[in-house]
Amino acid sequence: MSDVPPKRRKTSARPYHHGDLRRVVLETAAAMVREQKTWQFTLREVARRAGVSHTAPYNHFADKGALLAELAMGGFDALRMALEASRPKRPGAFRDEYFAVARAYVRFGTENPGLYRLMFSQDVGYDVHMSERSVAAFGVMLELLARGQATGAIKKARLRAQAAACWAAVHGITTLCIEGLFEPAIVGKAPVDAALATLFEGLAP
Amino acid sequence: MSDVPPKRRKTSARPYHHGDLRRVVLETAAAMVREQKTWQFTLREVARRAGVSHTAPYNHFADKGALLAELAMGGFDALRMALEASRPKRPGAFRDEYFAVARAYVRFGTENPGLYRLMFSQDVGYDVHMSERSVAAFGVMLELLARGQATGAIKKARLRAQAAACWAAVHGITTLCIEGLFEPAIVGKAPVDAALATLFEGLAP
DNA sequence: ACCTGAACACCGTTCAAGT
DNA sequence: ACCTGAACACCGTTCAAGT
Repeated sequence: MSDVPPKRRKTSARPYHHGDLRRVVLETAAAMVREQKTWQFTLREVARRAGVSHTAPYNHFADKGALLAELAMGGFDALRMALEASRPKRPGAFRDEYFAVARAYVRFGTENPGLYRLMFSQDVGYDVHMSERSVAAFGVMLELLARGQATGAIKKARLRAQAAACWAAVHGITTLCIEGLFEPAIVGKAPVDAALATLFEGLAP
Repeated sequence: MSDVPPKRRKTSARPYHHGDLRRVVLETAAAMVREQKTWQFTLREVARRAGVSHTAPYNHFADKGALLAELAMGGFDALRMALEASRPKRPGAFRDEYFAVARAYVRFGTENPGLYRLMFSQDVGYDVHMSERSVAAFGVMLELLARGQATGAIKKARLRAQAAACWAAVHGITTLCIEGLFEPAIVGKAPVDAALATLFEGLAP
């Protein structure tokens, strides 16, 4: 009666061969990034938490870099979804839509500082940044500005350059917030909205 | 005749007690950050390069973090000086001055990627970011915008918030450049100047 | 006052061996 | 096909000991 079921058992102690380790490793690592607000976790600690030997993860990821890359890709998916979800349901003023998306971007970063840092870190290289999944996140911004240009809400300009400027601005705000440099003591109060407003003025036709 | 002089000798092999190790460690670490474009150097490798035991640096720095903090502070000094040096000698159009300073900022980052990453990293904490030396760098931007407001070249607004917006924009451009995300393939050509121009429009009165 | 060497508690990764 | 344990080559840091 005390036979351990072959799979899936929250209370199962150690003695099973898992069957699902890849996902468990990924989720454990993600949880650690969330908790510690940094991606400097240890592969051995992940294995420890997952209850497997410290070499077991190597059956599912070539090395730590591969795990980091996978986490970063998931981050870009989550960012894209957060931006998409932020768009108002009913169409309204373009400025509101811009602010909603921009605030959602900054919010994603400040709520997931470790993950956001990882996504833009040098340690996840070129292939992550050029991946469909990360380009898709940038695509939300492209689409937003394209709509604004089409309705005349913002200046007509080369779309990619305009989107790059927006991206740089919200990215800069986000990273400064994350590193604690965008505090009232340094830059005055409500700096995020003020910066977003300045950016919006620059887009005006 | 083959006596080793007590100090200062480029060719001196190992057998001396240095007398100047603190600066040598600092410079060696800085050189490694420059070469490797990252601040993930190893304290032991620094000591190796300096020709001392791997524990010798602990006589001059409490730990690796203290060395990183010192490097970062030096980086803020260098950034401030680069910005100050970029201002045109003879007074001209405010827009030119703005572009000169902004370009100098981005240039500093792209030419010193490892150092710039370190300066804004979480691993040099609050005390570095709140230090006089780093606040002084931000001061160059404050002063620039104050002058612009005074001459009516840009919109009158809360100075610190306006400077924060500028800082976020140039910081965002810089980090995206450093991580290789501001390449023509992704964001179109001449994205830096385009982004700086968009920012400038947002400052217009 | 400064430097060294041994030592400790960790890492990431490889590899033969087990099931 | 997946997992383990020993092993290797590293770290950062501490500390007694040397000069």
